[in-house]
Amino acid sequence: MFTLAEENYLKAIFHLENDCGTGVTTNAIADKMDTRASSATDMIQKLADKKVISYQKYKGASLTKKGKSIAVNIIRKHRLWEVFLVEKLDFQWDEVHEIAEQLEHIKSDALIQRLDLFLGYPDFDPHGDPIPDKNGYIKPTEKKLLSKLKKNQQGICVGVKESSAKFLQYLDTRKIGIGSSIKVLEKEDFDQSMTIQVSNKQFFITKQISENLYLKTI
Amino acid sequence: MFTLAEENYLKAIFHLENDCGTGVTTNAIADKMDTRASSATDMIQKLADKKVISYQKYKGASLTKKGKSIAVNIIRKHRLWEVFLVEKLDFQWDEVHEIAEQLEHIKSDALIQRLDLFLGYPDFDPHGDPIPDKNGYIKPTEKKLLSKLKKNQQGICVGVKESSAKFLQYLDTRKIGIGSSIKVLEKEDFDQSMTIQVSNKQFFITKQISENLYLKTI
DNA sequence: TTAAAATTTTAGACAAGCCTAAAAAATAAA
DNA sequence: TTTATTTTTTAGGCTTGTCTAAAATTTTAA
Repeated sequence: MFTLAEENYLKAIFHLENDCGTGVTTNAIADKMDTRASSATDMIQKLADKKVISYQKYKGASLTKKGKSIAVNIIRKHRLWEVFLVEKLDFQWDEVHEIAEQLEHIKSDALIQRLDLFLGYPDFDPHGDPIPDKNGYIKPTEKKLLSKLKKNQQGICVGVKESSAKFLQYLDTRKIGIGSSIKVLEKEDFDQSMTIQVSNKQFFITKQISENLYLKTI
Repeated sequence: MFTLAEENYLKAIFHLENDCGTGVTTNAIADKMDTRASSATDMIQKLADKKVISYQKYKGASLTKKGKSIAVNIIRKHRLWEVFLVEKLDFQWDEVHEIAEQLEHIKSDALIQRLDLFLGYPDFDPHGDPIPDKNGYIKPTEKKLLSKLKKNQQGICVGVKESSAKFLQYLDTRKIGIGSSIKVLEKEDFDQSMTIQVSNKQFFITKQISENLYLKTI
């Protein structure tokens, strides 16, 4: 059995490895966990002892098969609870992350199985992130960052990379959400800023925004 | 903010105080928490420092107003989650206690408020225990232990005192549940055992059973 | 390619929550 | 009422997860 802290480290390492495609450094983990490098080292060594990460001193860490399976299960729980909060309890998409951070650690396979059924086996959470199935399988989705699109290309918003309440509220005020159709009208070479069209409105957005919106191009 | 351990001690002290009507001893707390008296003393002193219990060395402890309010809120969360598990996720009444023990520690007032609404503001949990409202008010209910009834008296089952899975399953096999009509046909002075009638069946039950079933007499 | 800078690890400490063993206080019994 | 027993508290130790400060290693730069 894994403690709350261990589970959170595993999740953090999973996300870091997923984003960068490579093994992750101690500093990156410490950063993500908002703690000190020395604390991260301590935990990394403990997780290595438990065979959920492979690790060589000074060389960074990466999840083993077992570690990955534990991390994916936590993510599955997190995303299912987010669906529950939005679909059943009528929370907004910017309000659910913190609560799901707590709920994801509840230990009961039966609970998650029944919750999944209750929600109708959803494929995506309210931010467009795929929900792993009970075997840990994550359906691969073709999605592109809005920032990768060129002038006149368009797509449907299928997810957000960042999911901080502030960013989500920014999107809300512009009526941008999962399913919104977005077209690039102008793109500035100099700073990557864009003018985009969402339904019948136009917005000027910075690189910081376009790098956090996922589209499915059409 | 209170830790998980602190919350569990507060809940235990609340239940002990409620059952016996008086301040509770260190040993009673240790017993309920399945730990050592020395550990209980440590925690009692910490809770007294935090002003949630009043405590004098060697004299036992009792909850302050603040402590009681925290305990009742945890119980409210526990019982609401139990309703959710049974009503929405189709769990049996003997399966929900352990899961609710985890869920009761999730910290979010908005969550509980919305859960309460989602469930239709239930008054009782699946074991017949009253659900405190958001101000901590517990509706007083007149209920009697089956063991207090005399021959030929009858009532409707409105709750169980013990709620272990084993006891609940025992009741299930005899089709005794909340709402069952129960009549005392015979009562043995010597050992308090009884013959009872439930719908059209008769059962022989021991004192241990009759002391754990609450009835509303008619 | 060697010195400076950055990263990572180790060493030692601390709080929370538990333990055992022993001391202190309260209660029961002779 | 004095002794025996039970209850409760204290003392000291252990683990988890954190910290700071210092040492070790790796990377970068001169």
